[in-house]
Amino acid sequence: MMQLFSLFFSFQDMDLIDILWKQDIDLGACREVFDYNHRQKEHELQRQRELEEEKRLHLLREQEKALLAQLQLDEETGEYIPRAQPGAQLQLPIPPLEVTQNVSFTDESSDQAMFFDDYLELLAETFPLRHNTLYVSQMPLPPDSLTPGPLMSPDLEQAWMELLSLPELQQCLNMQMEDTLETNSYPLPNNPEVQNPNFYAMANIPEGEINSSVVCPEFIGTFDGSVSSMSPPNNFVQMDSETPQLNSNFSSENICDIFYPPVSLEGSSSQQGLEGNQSPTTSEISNKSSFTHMELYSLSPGESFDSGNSNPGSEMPDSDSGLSSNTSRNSSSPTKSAYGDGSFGYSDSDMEELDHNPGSAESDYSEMFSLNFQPDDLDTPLSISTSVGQPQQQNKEPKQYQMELAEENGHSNAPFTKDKNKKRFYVRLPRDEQRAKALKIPMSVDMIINLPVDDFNEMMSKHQLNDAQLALVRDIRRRGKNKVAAQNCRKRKMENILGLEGELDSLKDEKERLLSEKRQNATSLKEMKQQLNSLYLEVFSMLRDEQGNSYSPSEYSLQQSTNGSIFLVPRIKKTLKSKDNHLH
DNA sequence: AACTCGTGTCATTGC
DNA sequence: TCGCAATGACACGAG
Repeated sequence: MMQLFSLFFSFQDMDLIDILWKQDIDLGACREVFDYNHRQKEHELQRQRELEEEKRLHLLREQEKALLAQLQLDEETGEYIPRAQPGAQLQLPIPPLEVTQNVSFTDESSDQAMFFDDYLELLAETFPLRHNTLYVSQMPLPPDSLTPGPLMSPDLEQAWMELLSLPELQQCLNMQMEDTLETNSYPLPNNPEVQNPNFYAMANIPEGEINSSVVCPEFIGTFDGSVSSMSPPNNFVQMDSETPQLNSNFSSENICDIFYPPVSLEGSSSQQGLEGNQSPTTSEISNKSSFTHMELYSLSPGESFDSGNSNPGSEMPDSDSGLSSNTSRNSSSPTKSAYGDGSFGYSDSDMEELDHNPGSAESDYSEMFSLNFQPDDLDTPLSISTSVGQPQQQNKEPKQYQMELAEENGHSNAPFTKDKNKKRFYVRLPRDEQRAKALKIPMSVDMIINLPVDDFNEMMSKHQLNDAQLALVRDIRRRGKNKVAAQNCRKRKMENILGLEGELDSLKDEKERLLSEKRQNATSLKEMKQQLNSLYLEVFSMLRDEQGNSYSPSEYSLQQSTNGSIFLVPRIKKTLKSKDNHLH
């Protein structure tokens, strides 16, 4: 892993050196290799390459369509599988090689084709060169599956720049740089800024100032040695033989040509001892005719990085590994790809800045790390936790996250997904997990959050963490618990709302029932009053005085005494009497 | 473009 | 005093 890290930073160094030299040119500094004519020629070559690339891209799209026509959608899995045509295989220009774990990108299966964008991204993440016209056309891949294009969109690049400019990240980068300087055999330029922790921040140069095709031949030669030493020559032969037309488009001075072929071939040559201790690489995956989601775990490029550093035997599947299913996303656009390995340090406070601007950086950043941090799960945290005998609880990711993962899995294999839906195929690592990995917190976020206080303190006492790590761990624990609390709170709130709504409905029903009863009672009362009135009049009509005359109901009324006897009371008297009572 | 919804996060409060 | 849960408020992305 460290070798690859070194390689990574070396490439980044080259890129940055290139940028700095261009800046020097802008400032009038003279360098033989960067004289104006040379740059002009390079620029013309660049344009010519771009035109050729456009043509080739068009051809490749046509080939992709043809390839899709040969694919059959599995309605159950959402995967595109080759149509079962006896004796008929996908018509790929590259004859299928023997399927071994170390043959790279040669299988004609549709899965490989549909995952090629992933490979592009993985490779781009491995070597995040800031080239607007960064193509990987020399990869020994079936041209059908090639989907060349810019590997880094401007906004992603901006996010990358922001990330690189973070102080703690730079600190971490500085550490990595030191490792790189110590371990790399090729000479680095005597540019003090290269070793400046803030050097990467200086890389935040507008893209327009970056001429992707201008690479100092001196360093090409310099790096060529180291690069070629990392990639067996036979791979180049293979590359040339398989994609001659592509090589014709890219001259050796293109830094992409230098970097990507070794990268792509690295996996294929892993069996030959180069980075020999790497575990499954992209090439290994590429040779599997189909992927399960668990297998997709190994698609992460960084795993091949980390595996070189971590004990292969300590690799344990964790939930994060399942996240690698996002590598199964298939987009025809390789944007959002050219991010480097995510194992960078950054402080929580630094990330807060990103937090407040998630639209510009954080989301992309998350996606950026969605791939790259996978391997780190197998790297530092696991290896350390294993060393201290901590139980592997990586598989106990937050349920929500697993649910998201499960949701994603159902669609993760659909190839050639439109960019609009691309994000659905990114299973983002939780941000705190990214942060923990970036600061190499030697414990899982799940443990940090969910362990009881005593266990948590015990765990913390077992690890020597610096201030930044301690602060991050505390923040992770606080945020994680608060996140769960917020979820519970909202759940309760929803339950309360639902309960109140149910209560409201029942109360409305009760109200309706009571109103109905009231109307019924009123009707009954009115009916009884009518009956009483008719009875009253009937009684009155039967009453006679001494002369046999009937009493008028308007002049007399019937009243019942307490003992049950009935009296006929004159109404006038009554009113007079009531008046008298009122006067007295 | 405005709006709604879901979610993460922070600040605050109370236990 | 510290840890934690609960919750309001805010910001943001997605639809």
